Amino acid sequence: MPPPPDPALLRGMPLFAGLGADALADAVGLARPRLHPRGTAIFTQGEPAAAGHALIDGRVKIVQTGPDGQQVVMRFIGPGEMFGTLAIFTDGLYPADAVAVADCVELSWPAAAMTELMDRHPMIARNALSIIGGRLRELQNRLREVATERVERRIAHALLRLVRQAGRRVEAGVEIDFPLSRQDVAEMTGTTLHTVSRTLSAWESQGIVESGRQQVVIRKPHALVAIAEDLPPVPKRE
Amino acid sequence: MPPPPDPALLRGMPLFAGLGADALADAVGLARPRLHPRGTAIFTQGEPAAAGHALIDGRVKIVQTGPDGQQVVMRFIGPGEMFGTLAIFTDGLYPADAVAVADCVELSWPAAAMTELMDRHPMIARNALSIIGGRLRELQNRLREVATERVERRIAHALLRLVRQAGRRVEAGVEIDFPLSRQDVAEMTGTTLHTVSRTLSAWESQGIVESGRQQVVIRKPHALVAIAEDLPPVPKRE
DNA sequence: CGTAGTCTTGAATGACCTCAAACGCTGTGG
DNA sequence: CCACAGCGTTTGAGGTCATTCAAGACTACG
Repeated sequence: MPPPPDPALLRGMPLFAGLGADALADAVGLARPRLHPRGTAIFTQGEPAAAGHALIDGRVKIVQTGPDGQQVVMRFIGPGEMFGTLAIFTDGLYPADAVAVADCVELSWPAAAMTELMDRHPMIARNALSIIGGRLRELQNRLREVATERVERRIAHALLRLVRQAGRRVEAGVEIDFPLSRQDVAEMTGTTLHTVSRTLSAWESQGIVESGRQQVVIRKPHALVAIAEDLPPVPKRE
Repeated sequence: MPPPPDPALLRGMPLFAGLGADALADAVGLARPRLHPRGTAIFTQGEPAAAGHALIDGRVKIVQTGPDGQQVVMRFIGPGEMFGTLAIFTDGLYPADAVAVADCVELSWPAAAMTELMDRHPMIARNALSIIGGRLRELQNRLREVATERVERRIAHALLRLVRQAGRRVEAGVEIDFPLSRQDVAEMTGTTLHTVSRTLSAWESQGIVESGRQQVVIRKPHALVAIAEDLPPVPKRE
């Protein structure tokens, strides 16, 4: 029996924003903490959604697999974010895999507890709606990108999104703060790892990024933005 | 001042499912009915989201426009469906255009009324969560399709989705029950109207569809499914 | 030190886009 | 009633971006 989690963990989570101390205690009381070593699955596509989840520490990759085995990375989850919660309110099956790409600590709430919480504290439902709304919007943007933009721009957009979500300042620029392979980027942008590799190589030779094995550092974010927005590269005067 | 709408209009709307008569009356009392002739905009991308909407009759196209003017059709809304409601809970700006593709009757609720309703009747919030969850899932599927499948399969999937949502049985097969141009299909699938036209022509010569000006009839839905699922076409014995 | 996973790079093919032109409905106004 | 304009559609030809196929190099780890 793990020790009861600290209510302070929920502070700062968008899902529980604006709640009083009593409500937070209520929520934390129903939560179950769990550890997931890097590389393990937290839940699997098609499995019944027994619980909603929130990440305390680590990084989780949400991956959908198509009928023919094609994989698409739906998003990466960072500390403080909820995931796998929506399935409770739809058909009750997880629509994707959740894989720990770093050692993870998570809280989970059994489905019944989650719906109860939302009934007792409507603010939680509203927060959930807002979070999901944001994700829906992001997904719409990605759909538009994949549907209308060239590969290079899509990769630029994907990296910028990751920088915003998981960027960490280092001497050389901004580093994406978890292991990220070319394959991952390819599955985020609807292309192949070959094309991603070529693109990153080209950028590397232009000094825009530095990248190695499962690791990417952006040296010139503005240049990446220029590519993403399809601006002329390095517009000198005139 | 239009006459107060009939509470019966809300019956059968997923957003108000499971509510008592009093709650329905409450909701209907705050709603404002409106008419939108075919071709007019109901709201516009970037405009403040003053209200949430529900369609009574007609058909609405939700279109997102990118920075360079590229358009993507996010979805079609049919009678009974809500739309443009999520913006209230996120940044307060509509993320896309809503255009009446047929003469429309809609109800709308001012933003404040919508949040009030959800607080008074948590069931509405839960319903909204479920609806949005379904849309998020659909969007994930489309993203996967656009990212991994060839154009022909994507078009097949798009048509099948439209059939499910707006199919009407006719002598020749199943008709998509509103004006739908090649351009629309192209913007749903991330391709060009030229490719859509070629594809439909090919299918027409195989007797799978019949299509004309802004109109599509599917004669052999199973053949379309076979294309969508990438099965061998018409697998005879063996 | 071998093995497996990640990454790089080259060459060839092809799916789809772009460019271009023409056709046929539909509705309008003379 | 007919002529015409506008829009949606069809179809061809050429070009290209990105995939596919293929081979090899690098790195981490047991």
